[in-house]
Amino acid sequence: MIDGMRLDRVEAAGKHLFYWWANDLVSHVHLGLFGRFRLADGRLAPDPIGAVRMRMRTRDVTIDLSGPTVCELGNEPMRDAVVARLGPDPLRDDADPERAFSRIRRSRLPIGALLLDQRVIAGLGNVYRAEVLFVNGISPLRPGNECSEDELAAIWHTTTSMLRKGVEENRIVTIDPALLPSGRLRRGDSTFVYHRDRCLRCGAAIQIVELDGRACYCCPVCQPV
DNA sequence: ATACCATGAACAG
DNA sequence: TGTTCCTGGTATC
Repeated sequence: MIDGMRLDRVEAAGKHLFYWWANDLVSHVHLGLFGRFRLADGRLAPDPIGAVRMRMRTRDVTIDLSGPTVCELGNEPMRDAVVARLGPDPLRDDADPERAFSRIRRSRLPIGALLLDQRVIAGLGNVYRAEVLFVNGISPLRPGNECSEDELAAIWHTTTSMLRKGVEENRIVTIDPALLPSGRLRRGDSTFVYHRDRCLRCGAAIQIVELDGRACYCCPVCQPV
């Protein structure tokens, strides 16, 4: 097993994490809705809180994983099989946006559903899909095949920059103040439309569209179909 | 004390 | 489409 094993490297593909151990085993972790890591300082292992699925220790830190959707031990082929199911990950150097574009182009499904489909683009969740579509003025209900080439390129660009910003800040950041009328941004505002009652840009009542069984927030004024 | 909801996804039918 | 799994914060009584 991996008790006492050295961790060689960690890899992310979309929302999936892979821990490469020195004995060639690979841990596969997906946080899902509830997964979280708890970091504790000091070399003394803290009492686990709740059900701890994986514990990693170095000389001076203990990291406990709880609540993940996936926490399994496998090998490189297992990792390859998971990655093969995923669309391009905007955060990875090897990402080929054309793979995502060609799927969106030939689909009549709503773009809001396509962006949440990890086989189309890997890594977007319910917050980013709403915010990416808002920034580009596209209704989540717009069929994929009715998005222009310019819009596809813009969606990819927005997605990439939002995700990079998220990595930098270690939290979801989607607001660019430059996209707002001056003075509109209040303290505590963290999204344009996600989980809001009113559009941060124009104040219109936010619409909630059920897509793929998840609530998709959008502004009917800023994002005409 | 209890209910409900959430940045997710697999599975049954 | 609905059910299930996983956890924790907030609302409701």
